[in-house]
This record gives sequence, C-alpha cells and structure tokens, in this order.
Amino acid sequence: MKVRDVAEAAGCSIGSVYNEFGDFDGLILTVNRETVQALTARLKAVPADDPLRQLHGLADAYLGFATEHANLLRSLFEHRMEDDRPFPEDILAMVMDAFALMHAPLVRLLPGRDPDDVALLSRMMFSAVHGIISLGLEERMVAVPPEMLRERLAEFVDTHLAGLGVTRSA
Amino acid sequence: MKVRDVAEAAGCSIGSVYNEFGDFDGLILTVNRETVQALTARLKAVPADDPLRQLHGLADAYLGFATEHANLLRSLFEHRMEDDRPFPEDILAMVMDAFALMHAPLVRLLPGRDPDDVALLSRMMFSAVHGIISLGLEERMVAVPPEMLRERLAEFVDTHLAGLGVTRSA
DNA sequence: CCTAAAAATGAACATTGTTCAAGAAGAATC
DNA sequence: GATTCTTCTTGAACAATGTTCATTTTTAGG
Repeated sequence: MKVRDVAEAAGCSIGSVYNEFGDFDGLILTVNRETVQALTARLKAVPADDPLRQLHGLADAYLGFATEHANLLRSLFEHRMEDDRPFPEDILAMVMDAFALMHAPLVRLLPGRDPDDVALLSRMMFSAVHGIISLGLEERMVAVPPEMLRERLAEFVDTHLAGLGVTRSA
Repeated sequence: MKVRDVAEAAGCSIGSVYNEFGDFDGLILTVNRETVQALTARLKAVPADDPLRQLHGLADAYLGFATEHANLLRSLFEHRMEDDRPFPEDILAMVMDAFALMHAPLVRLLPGRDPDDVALLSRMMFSAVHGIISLGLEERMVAVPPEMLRERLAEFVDTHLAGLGVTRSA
C-alpha cells in the first residue's frame, strides 16, 4: 500500500490523505480496524448452540477469513508501529471482543476448571490455531499444506480438546 | 536494517554491499541463513535420549531462541521476497533440517501411526508452538503473557500429546 | 458581497534502495 | 619497472515513497 496510490484511488491529493489519516501508520491502522470488524462479523455468524460445534465453526471461519484476506490478516498481526509508539487501545479492545467469541465455548466445555486457567488455555488455543493457519497459508517453511488445512485443523482442535479431557460424545 | 548502515558498519561503500549481496533481499536472506543455522545449532544441543523430554526441550529451546532473537525470527518467517520471486531453496532445506529434529521424537512417541500422518501432526505441532511463542512475545493482541510462556508451553505440549494418546508414564 | 475559518492541494523535502560511469587496485606480460 | 588488461571499489546520481507546509480553493457567517 502506497500513499500515492490511495490518493489516486480516492480521487484526491496526497495531502488530503494525510489530513484524513495523519500518517502512514494511521492509514494502516484504519485498514486494520476494518479487518477486525469484518473478522468479528464473520465469527459472530457461527452458531453458538453447541460449544464443540461452535469451536470447530470458529476455527473454520477463521481459516476462511485468513484464506480470503491473507494480506489483511498479516497487516493486522505483523504491522509494527513507527518509532515504537504504543499499539492503539481501541484495536486491542476490538480484537478482545472477537476473541471472547472463542473463549466462551471453551468455558462451557470446561466448567470445572479455574476461570483464569481457561482464559490462558483459550489464548493458547487461539495462538496455536493462528500459527497453524498463518504458516499453512504461507506455503513455505514447515507448514500444513493449504489443501489439507481444513480437516487437519478440525483434527487439531479435537485432539487438543481430548487432551483437555473433553469427550466428543457430549 | 538499512543498506547505508550496513556499509558504514562494515567500513566500506554502499556499492560494495551491493557487490557482496546483490540487493536488499540478498542481504536479508544472508541474515536469515545465519538465523536458521544458529537456531539449528541450539536445537541440536537438546538431548535426544527420551523423546518426550526431547520434545519439551525443543519447545523450550525454540522459546529461548525466540526470546533472545525476536527480530531475527520475525525476519525469517515474515520476510516477503521482492517482486514475488521464489523463496530460496537452500533456506527451505535448512529449515527442514531443523524441523527434522522436532519430527524425530514424535515418530518415536507414535510408533503405530501412519508416517504421513505423523509428518502432518509434527508440522501442525510446530506451527502451533510457533504461533503460541510468536504471538506471546508480541505482548499485544490475544497472547499468552511472556512470563507464563515457559510453563504454559510445556503444558500445551503435554495436553496435545495426551490428546494423541501418549501417556506420560512411558 | 466580504471576510474569516476550514479544507484541499501539490511542489518540495527526507529517507532509502538501486545503478553505473569513473577511478583505484591488482595481475599479467614484456 | 612500465604497460596493459582485468577486477574491485567507490559514491554521486537516480527512483520510489513517506512527509511537510505555504498557497490556493472552498465553505460558512454576517
């Protein structure tokens, strides 16, 4: 993404882009905000009736979004602020909202556990799924091939839940 | 990293940097090669006597390397080639060598399984661990806090192995 | 209409990757 | 040692891109 391209696409001058977004970071962050919102909308569309089915649905929805918008997700997770400025709070809050959707079903599946423990478990599961998907879609390095990603991701979720003591029959 | 800084640090001209590395990509890739080699050396230092202890050791070594050289690992995994040129084969091969160290103990722990299956499982586990560590060290977004990363990572490995049917007593 | 505030503009600047003609250094031959 | 040829090194100049800001244009108020 280039400032000049944005200006041309918007039919305005370079200066106007700066008036609107402040600087290049502001431009990127605006895109990232829309990315989080689009992702959240997609995750919210997953049925929440059965927690196990919901977890699989969320993983699948995340995979779908990552497949269709690989660049946007990379921008969201890999962008570094200029001059070590802090990451905007509002984006963090939006990501947390999206994450809460993944946290909820795990809480239901592990009713006996310490809530703080479940919070860390869900963070870990999200990071793991994110890693599998993002490396898998890179098609380089050590990665699960994209065409197998869907079923293997489901398998991963099942395996990990089994390790946590969740029985599939429930 | 800037070409001019490299030239100054090396005590030569800008042109000499280009004679040596070709272009900016060549410079980055040279750094990435050293990164893979350093990582491999570190992983090879993990004792291979007991496969379960080895897996934990490898995860821990990976975390240690990522903690000490966050920028190098990011460069290795996030760098995109200019002009969509293909990723160098030799680096891929070196990464595969490093990865084989993680694959081997899992093969020993799952002797009954189809080798292709174990290959995919180990890729998935590596991607998962990579995701947990890289997001965790970012300290932003949904991530496992760095100070808890070590023990939680071990817990993750145990949980996933349990899900795969590996008993800790062995 | 006139004036003041607000917004838009794009030329000019700073940084950084890249090129390449010119010069320096070295090797080979006599 | 001198000459020539080859190779290496240099850094000025160029290209691409983020950034600034004095100027111009537009809008709003009276």
